[in-house]
Amino acid sequence: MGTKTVKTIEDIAKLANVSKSTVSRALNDSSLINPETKNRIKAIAEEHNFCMNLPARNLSRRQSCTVGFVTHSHQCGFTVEDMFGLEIMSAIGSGLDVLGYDLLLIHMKPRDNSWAHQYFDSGRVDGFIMMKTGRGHAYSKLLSEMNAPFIIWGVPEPEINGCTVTGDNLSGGILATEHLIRIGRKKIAFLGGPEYDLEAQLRQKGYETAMRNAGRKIEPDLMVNGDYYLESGKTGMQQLLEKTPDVDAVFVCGDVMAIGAIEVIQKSGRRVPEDVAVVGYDDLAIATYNNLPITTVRQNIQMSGKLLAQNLVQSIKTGVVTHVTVPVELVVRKSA
Amino acid sequence: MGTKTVKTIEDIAKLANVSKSTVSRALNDSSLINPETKNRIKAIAEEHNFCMNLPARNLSRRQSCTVGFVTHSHQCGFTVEDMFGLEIMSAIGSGLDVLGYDLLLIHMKPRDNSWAHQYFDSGRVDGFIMMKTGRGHAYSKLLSEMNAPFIIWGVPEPEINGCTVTGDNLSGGILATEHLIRIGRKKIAFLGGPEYDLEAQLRQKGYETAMRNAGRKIEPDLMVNGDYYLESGKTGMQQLLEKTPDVDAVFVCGDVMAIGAIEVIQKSGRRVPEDVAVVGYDDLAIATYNNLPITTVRQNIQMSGKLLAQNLVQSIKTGVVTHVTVPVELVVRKSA
DNA sequence: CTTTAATCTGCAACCGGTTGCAGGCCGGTC
DNA sequence: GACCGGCCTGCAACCGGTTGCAGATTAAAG
Repeated sequence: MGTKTVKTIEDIAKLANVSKSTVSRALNDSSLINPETKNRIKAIAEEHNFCMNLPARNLSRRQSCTVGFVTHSHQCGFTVEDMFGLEIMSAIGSGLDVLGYDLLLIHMKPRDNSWAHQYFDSGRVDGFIMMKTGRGHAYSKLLSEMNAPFIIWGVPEPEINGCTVTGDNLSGGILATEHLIRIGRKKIAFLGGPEYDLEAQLRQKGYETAMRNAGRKIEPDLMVNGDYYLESGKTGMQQLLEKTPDVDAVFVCGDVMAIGAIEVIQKSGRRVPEDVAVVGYDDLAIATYNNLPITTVRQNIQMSGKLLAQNLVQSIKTGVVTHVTVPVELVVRKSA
Repeated sequence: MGTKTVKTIEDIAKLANVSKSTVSRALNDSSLINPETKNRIKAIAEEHNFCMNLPARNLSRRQSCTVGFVTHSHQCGFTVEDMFGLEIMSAIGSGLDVLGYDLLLIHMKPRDNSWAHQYFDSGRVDGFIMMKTGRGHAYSKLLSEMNAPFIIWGVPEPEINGCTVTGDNLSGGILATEHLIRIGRKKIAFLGGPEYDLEAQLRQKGYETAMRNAGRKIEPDLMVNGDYYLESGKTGMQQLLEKTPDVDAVFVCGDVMAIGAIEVIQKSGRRVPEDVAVVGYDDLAIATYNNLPITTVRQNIQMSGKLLAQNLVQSIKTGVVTHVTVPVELVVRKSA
């Protein structure tokens, strides 16, 4: 539509008095074409600011140059777990951009496994990116059965045979805990994630490592599990305060829970960070914009997105399966 | 790849002993095909859980069944303006899903206008969705020049000739202000957006309307402008407190600014909401998770996303240009 | 029993690119 | 002058669908 008259390589071919194939080769920088001819053709294309029809090209090449970002659409709208996903999605987008790939959003419904076929077998996408989820195993199995390249943000697990990229949870745990030790806290608690969660396990291991390195004892009473949601941050903190009233610091495995924890601490009449210091994890937007900006462990989202993009594309092209760990850093704000 | 042997309609055609075209028609529910044949073919397709190659279909039909969500990638990563965009994107995704359209992320670089051609002329997408931006005009002009259907989240402006969907900013302003009046506040201030911003203007008009309806005077000293960023929330509130120390309520045009405002209020020794009640706007995640959950005006993101999807697709198919206003609601939390 | 129409199916062209292969043109060599 | 090889270019098939049109079949009408 519009006023454009030069829409296909055939149009260009006519203008240049060559064949369609020559134009195709010229625009693809094939070495078969005489440099002069090539430049002439390119100039014509440029002049009419020609844009090749990518779907057609992709059909020919039997690829889509598109990857699907799988979102587990919660019926109830958003959870903050998604917030991290959303932030990383943007980073993936720019990462793919430079590789010539596009990012397609895939909305999968709760108990619907058809999305994989829908998008892969139909040639819509060449591979998938997903956030680690409880269902990770199932999906990963599904995808590898159909030979679909995919990459997961999360800790690699033996059952999952696709690429992974994950933050350095162990170092993150250490950084957070060491910070609390450094600022002179004596009773440092740990508010973790679900038991089965590998990331949380590593963060916990980091906590324990830092404690041991500092010659501290690891007391079970100083450790509780949460589930990353606000409520569990509150109840978890409640328990910690009851078991150990003189706790003076807590490393919380997620920013949202940290917010819950801070609320409970303040309600109990204690001040943050004076009485109890709090370190979160993830550096979500809410950590910055919180009333009391939260000291937290930042996952390098830009780099992670880029790596997710690069490694997935690599895997699509070569079949190589990679696992990467991305460094994290501590961001000191007001809460500790 | 994989074990699948039935990949194309031609394969199905062989199995069913019919021609390729018959299969195509059958799977598309063409009325030309004998119901019996149709069912037989569908059964075969089902049995081999066949997935049609969509790029090929789309090439044939000269459409992509994909729309691009244009994100203005800030060099510096994320702004909270994006947060709203991200939340709505997900809603758009599900809205498009039921219409059989896909959502593609488009990352446009700061001063690069080629994205429009890149994606539209190349047949990658059939239309665009964008958040209102300062550059709205330029982009909108670009898009209409190339006859590309698009829809914008934002207040319709004469220069922009594409579809729009926007929250009911006027009612939002009224709701927020009436709430503050209802809870008995005497000196209600308004912390607005940038002057040129139409949404902010309407919210302000809502504020003024509610004030007048309640028989209140509109005092310039009670009104300042912000720019939606945290810092401007702080400085704006600072000014208000200086000009009118006995201000006891403020309607802030954005949640992020509201957080800044709350901080300044508390720092000044006043309590929220006892001394100064605060109502925000947008109901971002940070409003819920804020240490002091914010009373705010919620844009119906789910509905908005759906409408953006529906109206854009309608516009792609028929060329109709629509403008929609989506109702908003007041969410009362702790800050007012 | 023919004519006509309605119903169904297949052929082949087409969407806009890519690519294997054949062939034209050129200069160099024997 | 004939032969050979390298460098370009074009033909035509192909990717996997859609669709206009023609033709076959059958039923209904005359």
